[in-house]
Amino acid sequence: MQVTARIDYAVRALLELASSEAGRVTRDELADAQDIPRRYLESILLQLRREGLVIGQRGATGGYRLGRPADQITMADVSRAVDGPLALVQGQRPEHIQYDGTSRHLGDLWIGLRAAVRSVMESVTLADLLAGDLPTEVQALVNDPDAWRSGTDR
Amino acid sequence: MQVTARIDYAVRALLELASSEAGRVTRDELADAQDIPRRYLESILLQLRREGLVIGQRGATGGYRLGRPADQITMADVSRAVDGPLALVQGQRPEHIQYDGTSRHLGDLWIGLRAAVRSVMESVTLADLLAGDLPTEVQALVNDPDAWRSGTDR
DNA sequence: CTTCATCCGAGCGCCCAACCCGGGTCGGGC
DNA sequence: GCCCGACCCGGGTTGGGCGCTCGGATGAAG
Repeated sequence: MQVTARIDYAVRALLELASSEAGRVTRDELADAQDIPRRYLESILLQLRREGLVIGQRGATGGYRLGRPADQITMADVSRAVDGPLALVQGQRPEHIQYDGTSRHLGDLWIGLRAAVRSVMESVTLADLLAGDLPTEVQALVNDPDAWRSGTDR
Repeated sequence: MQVTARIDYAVRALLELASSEAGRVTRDELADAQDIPRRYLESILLQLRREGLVIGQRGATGGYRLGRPADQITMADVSRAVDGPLALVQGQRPEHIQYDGTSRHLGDLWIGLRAAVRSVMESVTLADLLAGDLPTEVQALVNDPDAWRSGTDR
């Protein structure tokens, strides 16, 4: 249950791109603005390009720009582009795992968990994050003071 | 965004324990019933014991039993016991990360995501899973046919 | 005092995350 | 047409964590 550095970096780079809607932005400008290792960021941008989330332009006046409007890029898109499918169990899709005996209903738990993750990741867009204006159902989660406590562990 | 084998194994072993409420169950019996590598399962049981989720008894008639009733052990308890805090970002708790500039509101996303994960993991208990009777809000997620599709990727 | 099962630290292989390099390739400007 | 700038891309390196194993110590029961 970890959010990788890769996703975090990808979202931040895309936010930077979305905010300078006009022209192209180079890899180094993105890296400097968000404090991301340059070469590593490049490998992320490459993946984003293959999924159509950004468009790269070579040459002297080159750089990157968004592949489509910021309000049509969800967090789920970004996550799947750089990290593969959401909420896998042992590297497999939860609906394909066979449980039996006493763990007969365990699959339902993982399906439900994935649905919960999706409900957040598929509803939030780059434009929402830029405006600081998340969908109401996500904002409700964030506003709950309980969401900010550090867990009941340790 | 991966559910590790370790959590999956831990839950399955605990379910097995919960179902044979009466006596103690040995590591090998658990391993055989759920098809989990024996020595590996042992290291998991050790962690569960340190968190009080199971009680180990040594000796000839030894084995494991639950540390408290099955309806008082949540999936969040299990996950935190074997995998540490839920939904970390880059190994840090989301509320401790400082974002600024265009990614000013990114922290809210991770907080919301963690809240969504918690809402499932803290509401489902071992007893629920055994009975196949999940909390209504989780069951609602599972019943949605959309929850079963394999993602819109690739 | 032997047997059985849990306890416990250590260690191994592998893959992936996080990076770095060296070059190829394309586009624009002069 | 040449060169510079920036993306494109395969590979390499390092470190850490996951999945899993081993050998032995400790304790309970017959």
